[in-house]
Amino acid sequence: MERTTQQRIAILNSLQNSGRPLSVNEILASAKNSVGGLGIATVYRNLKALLSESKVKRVELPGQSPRWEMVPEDHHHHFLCRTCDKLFEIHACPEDITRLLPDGYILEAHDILLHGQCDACVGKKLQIPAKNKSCKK
Amino acid sequence: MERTTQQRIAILNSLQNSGRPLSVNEILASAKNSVGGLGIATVYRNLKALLSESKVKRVELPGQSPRWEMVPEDHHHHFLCRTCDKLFEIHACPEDITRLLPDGYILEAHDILLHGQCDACVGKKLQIPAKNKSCKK
DNA sequence: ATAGATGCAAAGAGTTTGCATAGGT
DNA sequence: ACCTATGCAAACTCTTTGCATCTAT
Repeated sequence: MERTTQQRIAILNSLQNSGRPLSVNEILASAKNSVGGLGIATVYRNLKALLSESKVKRVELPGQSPRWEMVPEDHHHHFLCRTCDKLFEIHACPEDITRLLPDGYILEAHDILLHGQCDACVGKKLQIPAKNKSCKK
Repeated sequence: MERTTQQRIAILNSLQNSGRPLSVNEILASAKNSVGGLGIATVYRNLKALLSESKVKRVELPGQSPRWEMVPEDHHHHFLCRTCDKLFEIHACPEDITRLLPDGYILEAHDILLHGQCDACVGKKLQIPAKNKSCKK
């Protein structure tokens, strides 16, 4: 992408103003407020280009399509609420990740996704036991 | 799933004998050795049923279709080598995950995916700097 | 003016579902 | 014999691509 198009600006603005990672459809809906005829292919093409320019980051979720956020200033992880399905940023990081690795392995990055219920949703529904029962710190 | 069909046995055997998480197509190919006419819909249906029975686990990878493994006896995480694309089990877990959460949030599960190079691949290629540069422990 | 970016529609991947039939109990 | 699970094909969702047109430079 070499040109500053209105579509690209609208997509970036949507991500900047959202305050949380958005799905492709959320980006499309939001950016359409600025550029009416915006097509979904353009959203995909811009996200791909912005990703390779390291301007946006793709957040993968188990069993869902990815969400997108601006490349954050600080390293952070995410918390997915199983009740409201919102994704929250967690501005903390375990201190001892390298020690998890076998000898000789080189760690370059890490992703952590926490699952549970956010404060607003606690108690909203009967809590189904998590599938992953061990090691719940 | 209430019946012990040959298809289901073949799918479980494929996962049990593989020693690493498999993609749906890998499972199909492997289980076809036992049940020739096996269809991919049956693989999906059985994986879905086995998942809800907590007999298998789905391993999500960024930008790739998920892989599947038997539910492990121990809680573990994964390491994805960017050179050989193999996924390794990491039999360790940070001790202090709950403290990452904001007040009022309830943690039910967590996923950790480490990225880098495995011991066999270190030095095989020029190392491209990881995109996620901060907080590399 | 020119070449890159867009919008639309079609094409591809991956996954799910409807339905008649096979097969486990 | 009954009824669940299967195989096939069609449908669905998400994403990518071809192509004529538009637009930022």
